[in-house]
Amino acid sequence: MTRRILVTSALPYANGSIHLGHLVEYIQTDIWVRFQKLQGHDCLYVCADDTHGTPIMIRARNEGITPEALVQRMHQEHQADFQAFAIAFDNYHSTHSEENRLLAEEVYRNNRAAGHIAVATVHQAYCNKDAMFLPDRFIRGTCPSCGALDQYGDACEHCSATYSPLDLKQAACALCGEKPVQNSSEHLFFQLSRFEAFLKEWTRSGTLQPEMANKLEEWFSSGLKDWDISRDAPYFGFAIPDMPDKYFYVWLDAPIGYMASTWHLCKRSGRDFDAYWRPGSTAEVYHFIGKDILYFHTLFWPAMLQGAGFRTPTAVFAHGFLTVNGQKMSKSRGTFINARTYLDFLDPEYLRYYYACKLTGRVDDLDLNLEDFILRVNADMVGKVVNLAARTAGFLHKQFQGQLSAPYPEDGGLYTTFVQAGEEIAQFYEAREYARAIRLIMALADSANRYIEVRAPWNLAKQNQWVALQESCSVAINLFRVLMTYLAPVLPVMAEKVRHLLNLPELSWAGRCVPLSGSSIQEFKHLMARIDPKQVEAMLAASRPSSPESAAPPPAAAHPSASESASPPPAPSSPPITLETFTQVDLRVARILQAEQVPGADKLLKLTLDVGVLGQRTVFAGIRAAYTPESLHNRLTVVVANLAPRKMKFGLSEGMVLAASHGQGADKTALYLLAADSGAEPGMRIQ
RNA sequence: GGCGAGGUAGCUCAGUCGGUUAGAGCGACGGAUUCAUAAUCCGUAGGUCGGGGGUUCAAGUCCCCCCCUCGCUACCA
Repeated sequence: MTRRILVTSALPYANGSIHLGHLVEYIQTDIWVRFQKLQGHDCLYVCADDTHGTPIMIRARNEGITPEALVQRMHQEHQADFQAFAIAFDNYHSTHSEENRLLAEEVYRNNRAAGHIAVATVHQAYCNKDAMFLPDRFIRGTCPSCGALDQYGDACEHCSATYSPLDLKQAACALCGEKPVQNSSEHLFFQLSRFEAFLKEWTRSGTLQPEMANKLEEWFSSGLKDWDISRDAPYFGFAIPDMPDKYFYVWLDAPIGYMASTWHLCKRSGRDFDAYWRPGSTAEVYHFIGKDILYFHTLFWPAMLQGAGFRTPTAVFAHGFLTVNGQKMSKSRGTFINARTYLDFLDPEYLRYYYACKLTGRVDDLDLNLEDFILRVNADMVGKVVNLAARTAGFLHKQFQGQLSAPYPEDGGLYTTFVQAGEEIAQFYEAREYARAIRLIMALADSANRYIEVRAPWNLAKQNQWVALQESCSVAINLFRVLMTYLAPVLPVMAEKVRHLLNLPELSWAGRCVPLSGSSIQEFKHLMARIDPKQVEAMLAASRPSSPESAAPPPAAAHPSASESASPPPAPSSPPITLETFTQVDLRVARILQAEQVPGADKLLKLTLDVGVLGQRTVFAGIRAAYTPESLHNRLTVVVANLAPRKMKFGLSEGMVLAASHGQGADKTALYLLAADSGAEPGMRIQ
């Protein structure tokens, strides 16, 4: 039976870039969706950018652009990142859209008409100069209990005290520095407590994982609080109908973005929106989320839907957080890795595979252990799986023009075993137990390698046993095809290459049941390269902040729009720096062991450097116009040893040699490499 | 401080209702092999299952206490 399924991932906030933590969720969801589609189900995957709120408004202001422009730009960036990681949304929309505005208004109006919305007066910090109410995070001051400077308005990071922004000493608006005053305003509240009975019922009806149900018990027992859903102007968001200068709080319209994206897709594809979101819908609706936003998705969201007369989700699946090398992602350790940075150095399918290896249906945190990552991907993907095809496809191509045996040969029941294992693997995918599915698949890969070992096609070739050779290789290719079908949700790009290799119109779960026979395959080409540990090191280096202070986001400038309009004129000299700053640059003496032309590059020379205690380095230097390779051999020069390695078209550059010139745009041949006086030894520090 | 998750071989993890000598993969080491991206195959070593107490004929598995790690949270979604 074909199921109609709608799946969402949480909407990424338009204020920041996608990083490896986000990707746990998108990869988890994408694998699940691809699995459902592979099964032949009618499954849609929708998402959108979450675009509203004060942080967006402020950031846009700081950049001197409109929030709309900022949101537009981030939308492009996010989409490019997702696409690169093969996250295949059926629709990627925005909460700043007409669909979302209409739906948000409908949800609000229906709830108001049903009496679920209350009005109350709240007292809040207000900045006269900026003419706006200040969220707690936008007030800085001295902690009233321990005296720590420059703390947020709600809590002290130093002594962990919590307080009201009004208690903060020397409180200042984070935007302009003015002292905030207290102002009152009317706010709208969604009366969550009216939904207690409904929510208790809903959360116990199989919609949640057990761990999450426990958490909800805690919230129920402490009592459900009403939810402030309005914000005062200025605010980037949707105006509340009939309420001048009031806007919907970003978290009200964010989940409605799931519906808006569905609607947007339906309009485009002739589907029926109501079949997904209105009462009577028989579709399955699933939200994949991180455990941090459980409150919104299991209390507010179903209550709002219920109150507005929409259907509620079938289930909410929460996952844990990502740690890197066992610790929270950290900018200074270089483990706060943006999706884009990862892509500069590594194949996205490595990450998809590794996450799949570790994902379960529970809410556990997931650790990206980079050493394990390298070993595991290389051993499993390249050593076990790809190798199956690599070691047998050649025989088929050389001896049989790529043709597989017909009929499918006797294999001692191996193929049947592989097909049958698919049922258990499917159950694991369905239950989001990817780690178990992968373990099973790898066990199959092991048995396929053993089969090849026993049949030893290389011996069959030597002994001119052509029939047996073709048969054993045909079996291996068929087993490989089944494995790749099982891995297709995780490795869509490689699966596509394999589909091409095998001359298949498609890979499908059901299609694995019948082995290929008599058809021919294409010539084997590399399907996946091994990870070089240097790529990972380079990625970490590139993720480290270049200066210590850039780790913390700087407070906004007072009048950004005025000061950041044009780039400054070229300065005659750089501003002064401290000795400390200078010594951050690790300059070393290096001996040029080898210098060579780089095929395809017209400005570069590839240098192999001896940097003494730091070992050998490969550096690509743009000095070809001024030097011949021979003239450089054995010379001493100066290298920046701790420059983040750079992946180039021609290979990885692990540093930079220093040369004098008139600067950019000057005569390229007037370029002079720095040298160290004779007697200097490679590896010596320059200071 | 509160809540949650967790501490099992060097690494990543399995261990069902407590039941014979605690498992897998990777890594290490030894051997075989050479078709394959030094991949593969066979084998070996390696664990007082965080610590202590208790229940039991029997505990990694149940109970209590403690230690440690991670995450969240700190009256707020």
